[in-house]
Amino acid sequence: MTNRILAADGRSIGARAQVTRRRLLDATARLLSEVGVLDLRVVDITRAVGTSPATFYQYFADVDSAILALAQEATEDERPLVGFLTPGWSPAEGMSQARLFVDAYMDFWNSHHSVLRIRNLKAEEGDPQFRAVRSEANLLVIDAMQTMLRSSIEAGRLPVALDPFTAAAAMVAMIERILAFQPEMARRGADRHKLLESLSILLYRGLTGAQ
Amino acid sequence: MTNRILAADGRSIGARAQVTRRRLLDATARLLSEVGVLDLRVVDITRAVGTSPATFYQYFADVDSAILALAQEATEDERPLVGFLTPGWSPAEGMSQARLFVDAYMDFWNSHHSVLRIRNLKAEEGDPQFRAVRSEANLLVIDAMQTMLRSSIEAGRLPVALDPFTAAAAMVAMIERILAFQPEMARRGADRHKLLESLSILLYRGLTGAQ
DNA sequence: AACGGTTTCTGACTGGCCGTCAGAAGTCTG
DNA sequence: CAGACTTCTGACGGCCAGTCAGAAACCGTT
Repeated sequence: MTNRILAADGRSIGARAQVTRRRLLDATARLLSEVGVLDLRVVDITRAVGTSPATFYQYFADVDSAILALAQEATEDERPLVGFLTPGWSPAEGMSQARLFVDAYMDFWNSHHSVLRIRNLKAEEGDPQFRAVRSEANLLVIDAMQTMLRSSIEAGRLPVALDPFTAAAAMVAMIERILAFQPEMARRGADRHKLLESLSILLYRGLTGAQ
Repeated sequence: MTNRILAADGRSIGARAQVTRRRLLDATARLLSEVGVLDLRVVDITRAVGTSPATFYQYFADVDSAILALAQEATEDERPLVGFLTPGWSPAEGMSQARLFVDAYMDFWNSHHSVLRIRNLKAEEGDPQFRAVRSEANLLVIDAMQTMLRSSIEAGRLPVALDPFTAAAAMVAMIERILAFQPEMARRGADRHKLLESLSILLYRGLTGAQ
């Protein structure tokens, strides 16, 4: 497997350049969470790194493609989460496995939320590249949940009218979105523990059809 | 009740000005759905209306506050939806009431999604005004669902460990978010009808605890 | 229909960011 | 240390944000 890190014009780059690129990405992520996308300016990113705007454009065609790179990195961090989603969530073990998954998902979300927000926004606005990244990430989880749902439907614990793909997407949507409400939820008394517990119940019931 | 439409500096405005303001808002909404927030420029809005940038700033302090106004209008359109959420979703009638709600919600979302996306983004980025608007809108639905959930928990159909507020928020999150996936869902065979049906089942089961 | 006061609109401007390019600075190899 | 290659940057043209003074439109009064 060859080195896939490239400059904006497609040529591959050396060690020094990779360090610069990384620092630009890190600064982008930091500023994204500090000031938000709408106020994110290339000059600020390069100033934070101590370099010039022209340097930024050597590695990224524009700010969007830097964010896209960050979103791809986030997908890699999401990959291990599907390990918790096995069709064998038994009545005895299921709830604690649900908790493990939700807990890991909360960590994942918290460490990438400012990037994932933009990924989702751009995807919803129709950008094909961001759509692809979001789809890939979501399908990781959706596919695993779909398998669980199918076996629950077969076992008669969930109605056959429930489309497994849609239901899986709904579960993903629920978890992802509610974490975006977290700060307001906390203000209404729903702290991390309460959230974890309730989400785990909903997920456990939603995927297994258990009471 | 007096006329509450104001210019950016707070003075109240006449009929002609209100027409201009409205046209600016409409153009903002249209461009928002066409080009997305990140490429939304004040010049384009005013060009679309056939006026000058200076005019825009007479009515709105910046683009954000125009979008905020649009988000507030969206909240008004959401208000009637809670009418469908009554604690009496019986086994006989519940599913069809769930369908009515989901269907109405889908319409609501489709006609405001480009504005709601930004509302949510800005709220998640911590903007207090957008937070307030989003909270108000979400609490309309959350509060109604919470009441339904409480009576289901009391009746023993849902576990007492389930926090009604969190669960209600999760339901709202699920519906809202999955509609943002709609285009991709459609590509995987989940058309509006399938989505409506599956969401209704999930909502009915989730709120009533029914099988 | 002309006038004065008020509301609404806009031309013109400053300042700042974007994105590019030619060439400077740095690094590596033989 | 020379030459080739990689990386970085100063400087610039173009465009947009946001402001302000004054022009234009409107409205009620005589």
